[in-house]
Amino acid sequence: MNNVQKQKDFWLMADKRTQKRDALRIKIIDLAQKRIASHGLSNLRARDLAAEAGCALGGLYNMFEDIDALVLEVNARTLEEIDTVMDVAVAANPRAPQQLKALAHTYLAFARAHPLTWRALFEHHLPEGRDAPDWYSESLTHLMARIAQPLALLRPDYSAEVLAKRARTMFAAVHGVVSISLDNRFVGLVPSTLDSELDRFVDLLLIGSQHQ
Amino acid sequence: MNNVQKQKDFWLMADKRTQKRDALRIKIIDLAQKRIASHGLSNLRARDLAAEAGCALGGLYNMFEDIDALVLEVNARTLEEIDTVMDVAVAANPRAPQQLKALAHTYLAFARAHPLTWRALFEHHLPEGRDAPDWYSESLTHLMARIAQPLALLRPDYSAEVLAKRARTMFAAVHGVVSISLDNRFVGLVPSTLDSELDRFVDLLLIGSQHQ
DNA sequence: TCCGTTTATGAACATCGTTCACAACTACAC
DNA sequence: GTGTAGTTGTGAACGATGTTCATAAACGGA
Repeated sequence: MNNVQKQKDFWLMADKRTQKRDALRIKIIDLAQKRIASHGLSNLRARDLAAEAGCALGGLYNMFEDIDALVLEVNARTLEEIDTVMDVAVAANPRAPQQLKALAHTYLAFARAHPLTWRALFEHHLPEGRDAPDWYSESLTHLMARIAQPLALLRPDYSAEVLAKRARTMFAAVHGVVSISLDNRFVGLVPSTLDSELDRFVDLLLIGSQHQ
Repeated sequence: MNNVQKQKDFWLMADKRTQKRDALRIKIIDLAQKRIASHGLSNLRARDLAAEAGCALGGLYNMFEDIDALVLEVNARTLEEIDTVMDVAVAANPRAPQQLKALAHTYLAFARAHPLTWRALFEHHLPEGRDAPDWYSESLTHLMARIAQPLALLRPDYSAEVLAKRARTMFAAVHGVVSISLDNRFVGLVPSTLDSELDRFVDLLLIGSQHQ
């Protein structure tokens, strides 16, 4: 076999090894995603996944450093999904204030539609001293930029740095409202009509933003 | 021993049994509190506590239904501590807007001073289907009432029900801002000057509240 | 076909929370 | 005091879990 042929095989067939490897890797992420969606992060078990994926227990650890790394993959998908629906929300609304309101409501809708998947985003913590990989942090940054964009239209006087801070604060506030409202601890503590309360809250933020 | 003497012993010495029992119970809660404060909720171990408390492993389960019940005790103490510093914050400021700002800053200060203890409040989740005891929920309600009080002065038009909702929303928003700012995930994502950002944010809420 | 390398396997290990049969202890009656 | 019934303390054992590693199987290239 000459060198040209070797090169071709490398790109086309990829290796039977890496092919199988990638297929199993994706299968496991799929299964983990489903498991988290249906039973929550705390019910994710290495043995369940291995059994469902049809591989040995140790096989998981050939694909992923540990369970945390697998969860990061699932959470990355979730962030991407949120980004997708947010993209739609922004596109459907021409004016900045409506875009921000739509973003908040979209966020609430996502959290309501996929509560366990959404909760996994914030329940999961890497062990002390271990940082999330760069591609994960960039995913978060990208989400913040989604909020910064309409906010920039509303407040063209903000510098890029201030804009980033304000976007993060706005996200944090909306996240807090959604988070506590959906938290079992607080359910029933107060009669809740979350949609209108969130709507009113974002209005309040917008009014405040413009008067400040 | 006559009946009068019996009665006296009952009230004064209480029982050698219950005395020891209560002492151990408090000792364990103390230890758990320290452990959470220094190493975080995820590093709380039944065996560590038993060893430190000088009792057998099984002894823990004579005092507490399970580890969750113990964590609830610690979290209840934390809520009380937060309530105490909030009480001070309110007392130190005569006017409602300043009271609300002080509450927010006090909350941030507490979270900063006792990050692991504070995080345990929200990291901990009871297993599915199990509700927190009433005394715990009442503790949360009491905390919300602390916020509702100055808010009521600011918005006397709110009914009790609306007031409760708005107080919870305001707490949720401030909690979200503090929470995400202190979250390792978001640290470094954006240059953060949390104090001034929080200050500005509460101003924004106040402005919005008055214009709405 | 053969061999070096990579990957898959699952038994074994360390750590957890939790249980439970048993021993020690306490309160009370006599 | 002494005995007895009831309560509490004990720690070995159990089952579940994440992770590792020696070994076997599979694969790619010559």
